[in-house]
Amino acid sequence: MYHDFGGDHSSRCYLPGVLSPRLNLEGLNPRQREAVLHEDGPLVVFAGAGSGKTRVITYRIAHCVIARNVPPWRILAVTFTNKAAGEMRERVGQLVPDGARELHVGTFHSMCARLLRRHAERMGVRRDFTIYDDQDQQAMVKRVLRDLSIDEKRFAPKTIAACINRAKQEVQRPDAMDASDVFQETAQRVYVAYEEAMQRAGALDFGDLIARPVMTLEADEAFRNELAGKYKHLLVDEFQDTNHAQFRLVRALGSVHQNLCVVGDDDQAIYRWRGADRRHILDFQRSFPSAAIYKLEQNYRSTKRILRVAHSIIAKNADREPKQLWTDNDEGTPPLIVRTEDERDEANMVVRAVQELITRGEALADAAVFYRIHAQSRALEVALRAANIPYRIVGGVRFYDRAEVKDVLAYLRLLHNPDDDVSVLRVLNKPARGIGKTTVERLMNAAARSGRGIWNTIERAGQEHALKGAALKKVCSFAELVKELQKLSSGPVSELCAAVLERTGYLSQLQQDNSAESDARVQNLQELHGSMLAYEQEADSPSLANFLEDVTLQTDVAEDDAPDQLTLMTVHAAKGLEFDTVLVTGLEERMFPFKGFDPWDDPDEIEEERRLAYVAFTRARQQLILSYASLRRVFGQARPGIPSRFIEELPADDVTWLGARPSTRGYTPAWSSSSRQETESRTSSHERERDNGQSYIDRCEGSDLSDDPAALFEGMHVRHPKFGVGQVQGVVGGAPARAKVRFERAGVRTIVARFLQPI
DNA sequence: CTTAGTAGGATTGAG
DNA sequence: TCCTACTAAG
Repeated sequence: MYHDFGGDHSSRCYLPGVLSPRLNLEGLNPRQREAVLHEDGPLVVFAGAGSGKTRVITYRIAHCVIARNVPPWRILAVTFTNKAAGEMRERVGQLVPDGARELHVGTFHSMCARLLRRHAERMGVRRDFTIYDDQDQQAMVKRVLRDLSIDEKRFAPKTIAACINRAKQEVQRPDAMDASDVFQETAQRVYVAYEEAMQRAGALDFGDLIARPVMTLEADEAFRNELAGKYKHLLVDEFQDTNHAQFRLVRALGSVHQNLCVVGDDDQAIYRWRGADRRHILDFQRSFPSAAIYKLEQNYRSTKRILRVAHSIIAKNADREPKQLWTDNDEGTPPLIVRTEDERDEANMVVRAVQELITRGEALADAAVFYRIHAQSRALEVALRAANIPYRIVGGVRFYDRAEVKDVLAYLRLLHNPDDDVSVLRVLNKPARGIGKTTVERLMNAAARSGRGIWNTIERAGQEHALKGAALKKVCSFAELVKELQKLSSGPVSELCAAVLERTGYLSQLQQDNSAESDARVQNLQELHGSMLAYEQEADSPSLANFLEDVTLQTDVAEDDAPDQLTLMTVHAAKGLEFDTVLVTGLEERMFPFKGFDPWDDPDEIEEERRLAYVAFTRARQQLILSYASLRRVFGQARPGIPSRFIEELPADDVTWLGARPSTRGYTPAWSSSSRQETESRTSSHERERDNGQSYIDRCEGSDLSDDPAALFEGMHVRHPKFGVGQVQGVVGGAPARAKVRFERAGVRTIVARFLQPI
C-alpha cells in the first residue's frame, strides 16, 4: 500500500536465486504452466471460475523474478480492489519472500494517484490535489448547476454526473462529447463549468485519476517511453472489468515492452453498468495481434453437478468466448430448488437449512446466502436474529460513507486544502453554528462573482462587505477556528482529528444527543480515530496528505473477525469468493434476472444477469440451494413471484425440486417448507404470469416499425407504451433491431424497435 | 435559522 | 416499506 509507483530504483540490485527458493511448477496443470512460462509478448488468460487464476498470476510473477531475472520493481501488477492487491502481494511473497516488497502491486486508482503526484507538472495537475468521491462529485455538480441557473429537476445532478463520468471513461474532454440533444448539450455545458470549478478547488474525481494519465501518456511520446520503459512486465487481473480509459492506460504502459499479461473471464463480467467493457478481453487479440490465448477450464472448486448446472445457464449467452469448465471432483449432490410462500417463508427456509448445517457439524463460515438486491437482506436478518444464528452482512453502507465520518474527514481535507469548496460547504455549519441558507447563498454568489473559492471569500467577507452583522461574526469565528486548527495540521493526524472533534464542538453535540443512533456515531468516530493511530504506526511517512489519499482510495474496512458466522451478501459482492454451501434466494423473474422480462428491456441486460447467476452458482463447492418465493413484497408492494428462468432452465437430471414439481421424488429434508402439500400447481401460476406478459406485448402491436431497422433513423420522434415520447439517438442493428432513445421523462434507454411508434 | 413533516425515489457499487 | 432530500412553518 505504501509502495512507490514510478520511482527510480535502478540503483538497487536484486540477486535472483540467491535468497529465494527455486520455484516449483509441478503443482500447476499444463495450461496453467503454459501461461506461467509464456515468454515475451502479450498474452490473454481466460480463467474460468475456480480454475486457479490467482495462482497463475502469482506464479508468473514469481517465475519472472526467479527464473528470468526480472527485478521485482520492473513488474507492475494491477487489480481493481485493494483486497485483491493485498492478496496478490501476499501470495507472491510466499513464493518470492524478499521480492514481494519491491513489486509494484496496486489498484488502477492508487497507481494513477501516485503517477499524478509524482509527475504532477507534466500531467497538468497540482501536486496536492484532493480526491473527490462520487458524493463529493455530485455536490460539486449541484453547485455548478446552481451557478449556471440550470433547473435541477429537469437536469438531475446524478444524471449529469453520470454523463461526465461516462465522458471521462472514454477519455473525452467536454468538446468531444456528444451534444446531439438538449440534455447532452446541457451536460456538456455543465462539464465545462465543472472542470473549472474542480480546478479551482484543486480536486480530481475518480474518473480524472485514470483519464489524466492516459491523456498525458498518449500525447507525450517521450514521457510514455520513459514510463512504459520502466515496467518490463505488466499484469492485469479481472481484465473483463476494465473500462475504456483503463484499457488505454494499460496499452500505453505496455507500449515499450509489450509484455502484457491480462487475466479474466468474460463469463464473469457483471459490471457493464459501471462502464466495464467485455470487448477488451474478447477482442484482446485484435488489439494485440501477436497475443497468445490460454484458457483455464479445469475447475478445482465445485462438484460436477454444480458445474453442469452453471454451464447450462451461461451456455445460453450468444456473445462469449467458447469454453466449458470441467472437474475431477465428485459428482456431488444435486442442487436443490425450493419453492417458498413469500420472503418471510424463504428466510425461515434459510434458517432451517442453516440449522441443518449446524447439526451436521459444519461451520457457519463455510456457508453464504446471496441475494440480488440489498433490500432482500432485511427479511433474512429478522429470521436469523430470531433463530440466534450469527451472521455478517457484506457491503451496504460503507464506513467511510457515513455522515459523521465524512464530516470529520471534510474538516481534515479543508485543513489540508482550503480551496476544497465541497468540504468547506459541508462543514461550514456543522455542528450547527447559526450559519444558514441565506449566508451560504451570499457566500456562494460572492465566490462565483469573483471566481474565488469559498474559503477565500470567507476571509475577505468583512472587507468586501459580502456579509454583515451577526452572519459576518459567525462566519469569522468559523474562520478563526479553522486557522487555529490549521496550526496543528503538520502534526500527527490522530491529534489533529482529536482537536477537530473537541474544538468544533462536533463531539459534544453528538454526546448531548444521547440516543442509540448518536452513540453509534460516536463509536464510529472513535474507530476513525483508532484507524489514524494504526496508520501512524504502519505508514512509511505519515502525513495528513498521505492519510487523506489512503482513506479515499481505501474504502474497504477490515473484516469482521467474529469466529463463525453466516455470510449474507449480494451476488456482486460474492465474485471471487467461495463457500461449501451457497444459498441463492429470490430466483424470480424481475428479481433475478432483475431485467430482461419486459419487452422493452435491453437484450444485453439478460446476458449480464445470466453471467451474474453463473457467478452465483460457481461460488459453491459442495451444495447449492436455490429458492424463490411465490409472493414477494418489493418496496412495500406485493407481487407474484414467477420462478426465474434461471431455475426453470436447469437440466432436470441434475437438480431436485422440493415440493413444487409433482414428478420430484427422493430426499426431502425436514426443513423444506414445501414438504407441505401444494394447493396450486406451479406451472399454472407460471403460465398465468406469462400470459400477463403476453397481453402487454399484444397491446404494443400495430406499431409501424416491426423489426425493420431501416424504418428508424436518428432524430426521429417516437412513442413508447411505458416511457412515453422520446427521440431516437441511434440505431443498433442486429435481430431484433434496437434503438437508443432519449425519453423526455425516462432518460436514455435501448429499446427493441418493434415497441416504438413513430410520431 | 432550525425543526418537523412530507413527497418522491429506491438494482448491482470498486476506487 | 423505508430512507433521503427538500419545503413550509416555528
